[in-house]
Amino acid sequence: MKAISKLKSIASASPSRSRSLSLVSIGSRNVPASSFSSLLDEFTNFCYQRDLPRAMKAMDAMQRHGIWADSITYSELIKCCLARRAVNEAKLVHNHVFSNGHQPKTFLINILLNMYVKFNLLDQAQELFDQMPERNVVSWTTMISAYTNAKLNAKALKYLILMLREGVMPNMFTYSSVLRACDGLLSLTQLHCSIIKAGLESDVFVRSALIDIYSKLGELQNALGVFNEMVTGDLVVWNSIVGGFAQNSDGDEALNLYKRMKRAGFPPDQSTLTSVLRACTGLALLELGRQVHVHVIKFDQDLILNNALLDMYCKCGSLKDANFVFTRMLEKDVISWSTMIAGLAQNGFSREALNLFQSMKDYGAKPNYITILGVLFACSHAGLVEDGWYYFQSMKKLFGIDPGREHYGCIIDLLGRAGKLDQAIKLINEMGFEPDAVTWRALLGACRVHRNVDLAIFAAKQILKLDPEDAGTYILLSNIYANSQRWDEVAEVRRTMKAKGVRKEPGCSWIEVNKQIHAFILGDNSHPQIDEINSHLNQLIHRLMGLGYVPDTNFVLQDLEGEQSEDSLRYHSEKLAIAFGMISMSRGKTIRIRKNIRICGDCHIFAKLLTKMEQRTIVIRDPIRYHHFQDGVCSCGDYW
DNA sequence: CTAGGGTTAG
Repeated sequence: MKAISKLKSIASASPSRSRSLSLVSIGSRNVPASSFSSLLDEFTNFCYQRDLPRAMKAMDAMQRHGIWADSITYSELIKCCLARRAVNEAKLVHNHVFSNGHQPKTFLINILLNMYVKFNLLDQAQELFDQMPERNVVSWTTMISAYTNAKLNAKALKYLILMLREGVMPNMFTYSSVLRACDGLLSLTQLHCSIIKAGLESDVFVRSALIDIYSKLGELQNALGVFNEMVTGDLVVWNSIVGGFAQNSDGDEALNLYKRMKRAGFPPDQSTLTSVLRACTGLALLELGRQVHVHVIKFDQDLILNNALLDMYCKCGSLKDANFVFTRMLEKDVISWSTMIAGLAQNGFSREALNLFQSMKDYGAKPNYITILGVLFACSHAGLVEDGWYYFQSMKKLFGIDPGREHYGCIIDLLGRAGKLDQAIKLINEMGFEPDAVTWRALLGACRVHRNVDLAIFAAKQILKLDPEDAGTYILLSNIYANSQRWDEVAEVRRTMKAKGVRKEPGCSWIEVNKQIHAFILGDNSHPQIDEINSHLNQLIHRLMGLGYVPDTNFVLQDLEGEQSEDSLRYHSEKLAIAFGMISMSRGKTIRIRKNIRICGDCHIFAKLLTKMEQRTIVIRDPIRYHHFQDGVCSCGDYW
């Protein structure tokens, strides 16, 4: 406040104010006006020519003679400084326009403010802002936007309030900035009301910002409400709503909106396609993803879009396509490498993943937190205990990354799977993080592989303490008890589930055939070809049994999708989907299935034997990993 | 002079 009053007094005393008729402000009486004006002309020309060195020299001379140019000329000079990232020159301009008590217009100070923001010098911007004798909506918006971009949400919201208190009305620029600073529904609702009151809800920038922030807070119905409020003629508004659903794992709705968008006559751009690919990724829609790929070619070297395409192919289990995209990408960033490494690992190609990690380092790319996770995942799923342990131990030293909870999770998985359950428990105790549900699930997974019932019960109980809604774990626990005839405990688990209102999500498998998605659920007979499917499935089971297949009725430590009986096992959703794929797809085509629950041991054996008997390839993606079945073996090496 | 949309894990 002191600084402001000081500046104000200087401003009113400044001689330049009373001589504002000419562009030249004269601070000295001994020099003829004509030479001032030629100096000024020179300076102006250099600024417009973007000749920074000469402009700076001319500015220096002007400062000695107490001459100032008009704000537009300075703004040209500042643009030039920004383009060249000339911070020191920019500061000299700042000093110059305030020299000898000269008081620049608010317009020009705003430009200086914005300049500091763009140079990421927030402290300097703040200092200048504090000194401004007069702050208009642009000054406030510049600061708010700066704080929003710096993720200083509280500060951004505080500045909105201060601005209102000073009686400055926010405009659409202000709202589209400050909306991004909302981190709770309360502040967002308040802002939304103010926007409506100010009559700004139809502004496309405000609308897209509203949709985006509602989506980021998971309030998709509100986002959709804003979107449906009025028809939009703006691509970004469309992209916001499509992206909102894609990022909230509602691929179906994202794809519906995308269809609506195309019907409305909007050609998709990079951002749209990135979201659409993400939706395909979540739903494992390889064929639709391929169709989108055709549009992607138009935006050939867009890095983000290519990364999304790469991920889509990985998560749809088509490593051939993923490799094709990856090798053709001229520009690769850490996300491209991480995506490909994790993609190979999840699909069971651990060796390839580790080789690619080596290539990445040879190439000179710097791994990040997520890259290392992919590497550790590769090691754990290939049983490469020593490699994994080495990377885990040396990640800090080699890559400067501290192991996080997720890294510990991978290593617990690695040790657990390798049968080193004691070491895994030791690590949980030593890791310096409070173990979370994911940590205990890693241990539980290891118990499943090694059939360690007691430890499994312990881990399952820990999971339920931390995540009391986890239906799968209740079922698993109840199955364990049932298997040991501990009926009281079975009943107890069931009672808890009922009391908490936890219901098991039904196991479901999806398969995409001829651009149609077919869903199968155990016991659901609504598919039009269900009789044909059941009869084909029975035939397959019968023929496989003739070749030695025995349904695996050991249900212990398995989170089954239905009741425990051989008969229901027979109709697990993935078996139905496989049978359907066999009768509806030509022999050379890979049968690709996505399911929402992990594959059970019986279906795994079934699929393996089937690929041998029928010479087909089957890919099943479960929530954690991928199984590529071919010629009687699975890419997971029976290790999942 | 100030504003909006897209990618890796969990």
